[in-house]
Amino acid sequence: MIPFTKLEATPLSERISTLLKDAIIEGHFKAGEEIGLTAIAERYGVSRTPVREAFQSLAKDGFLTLRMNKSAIVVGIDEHFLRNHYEIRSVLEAQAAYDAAANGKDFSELQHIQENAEKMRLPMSLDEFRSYNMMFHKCIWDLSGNERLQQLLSAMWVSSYSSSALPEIHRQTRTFNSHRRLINDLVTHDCDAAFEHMKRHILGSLTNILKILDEGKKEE
Amino acid sequence: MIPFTKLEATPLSERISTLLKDAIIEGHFKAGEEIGLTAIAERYGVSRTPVREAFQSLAKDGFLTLRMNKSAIVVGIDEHFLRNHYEIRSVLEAQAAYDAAANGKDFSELQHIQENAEKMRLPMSLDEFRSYNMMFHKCIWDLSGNERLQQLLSAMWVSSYSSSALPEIHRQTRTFNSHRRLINDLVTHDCDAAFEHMKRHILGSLTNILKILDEGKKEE
DNA sequence: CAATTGTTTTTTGTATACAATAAACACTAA
DNA sequence: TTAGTGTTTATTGTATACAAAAAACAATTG
Repeated sequence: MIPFTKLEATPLSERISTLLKDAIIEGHFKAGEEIGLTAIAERYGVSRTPVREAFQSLAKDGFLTLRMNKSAIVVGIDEHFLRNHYEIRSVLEAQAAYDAAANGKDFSELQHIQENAEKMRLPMSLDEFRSYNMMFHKCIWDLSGNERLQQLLSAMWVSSYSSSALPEIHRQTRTFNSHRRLINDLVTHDCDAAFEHMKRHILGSLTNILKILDEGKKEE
Repeated sequence: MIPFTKLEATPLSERISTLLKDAIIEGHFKAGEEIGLTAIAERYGVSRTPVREAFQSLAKDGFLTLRMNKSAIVVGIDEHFLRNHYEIRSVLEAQAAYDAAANGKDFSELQHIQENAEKMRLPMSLDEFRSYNMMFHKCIWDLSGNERLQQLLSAMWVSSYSSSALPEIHRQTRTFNSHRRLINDLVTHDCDAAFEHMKRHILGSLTNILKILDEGKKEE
């Protein structure tokens, strides 16, 4: 008998949390908008308890601000927010790369991921690219050996950003180049180079996102 | 009429959270020990709801690991944990210092904090030193202009570590020197120096803590 | 009218109730 | 014995109930 993993094994609070997080990032809430516990609970047809937990989780991740005995406030995903977010992420990812270069021993999985991706015909679909990119970074987090760092970066990963940010071929090849260079830093145990290159890599994706954000604003 | 702030205005979940966090750090739980929702709720004489929220908060901060439908597991505050924790903190504090040097304009409050502390007769009491140290770092977080960074560092601040780590005079003066040098980096807008010095400063306190941890083990 | 006070309504914080999952135990069959 | 199975017990996930705080509104007074 195969011990199959039940599909329903995700707590409601988590599901609500991801739903709301995506909604906030997609801009379905206005910046500074007040959202009440009861309203969300009714919208999704669940009780207030899991919604409360989702709210607290989102607040810890910086997407909501909670007020005692009052409704929560949606944090606006504007340029200021994105700069702050990516500044933190860049330095944490950089540290992960540094550690991976310092402590890592077996980079075969990382190379495997990279080679598999490069074998594909460009441009990859958005989902394919997202999956590859996610695996690449996650692998480096693992190699860092710092579980807490992995946890933090995991929470900071926002799939929607990258999905909208990488439609074109030359962006994908640019990412490939960046990743190849990083792999080289790791296998040669060049910690400082890995740190710097990773930092640049992440901040580069920020500029992409800001560019897209700007273009979106001009269209309106 | 003065709008006085009520003393009782702290949610139960937060109070439980800080209590448990301190207990974990003080080592009142064994590493890997399982603690149940119900048990904690009964111990503190509250219902399970706020305890649940506290558990999730602690899990997000890396002090507990939650398991679906099972009791939580206490993360051991051992050398590995402390290294991971301080590595992350060092790079985040360093980034805050970098930003403060880059964006900061008015450093008078920071200098004020420092001067006030240096006027005191050494050694300061543990509480005094903790308070001064906290204010110093918090001020730099503010100057960074990155609210999210401030939030993260705030959650990573563990008062108990520093309280046990700084009993002697020469440690306090060493901290003073380190802080003075940082202030100098900030007012001269030397971002890279601020980054490096802050990183060293935090990692230095880690070595202190590890030393004390080691001494404690030998005594047993 | 403006400002204030008292009352009603809504929304949150916490406690309890109920359902579902997992652990513990007793029992049976090979 | 031991592996497996059904049952009981304990513990968690979620829903609901209740108390307290805030918001909204009405009435009163200057």
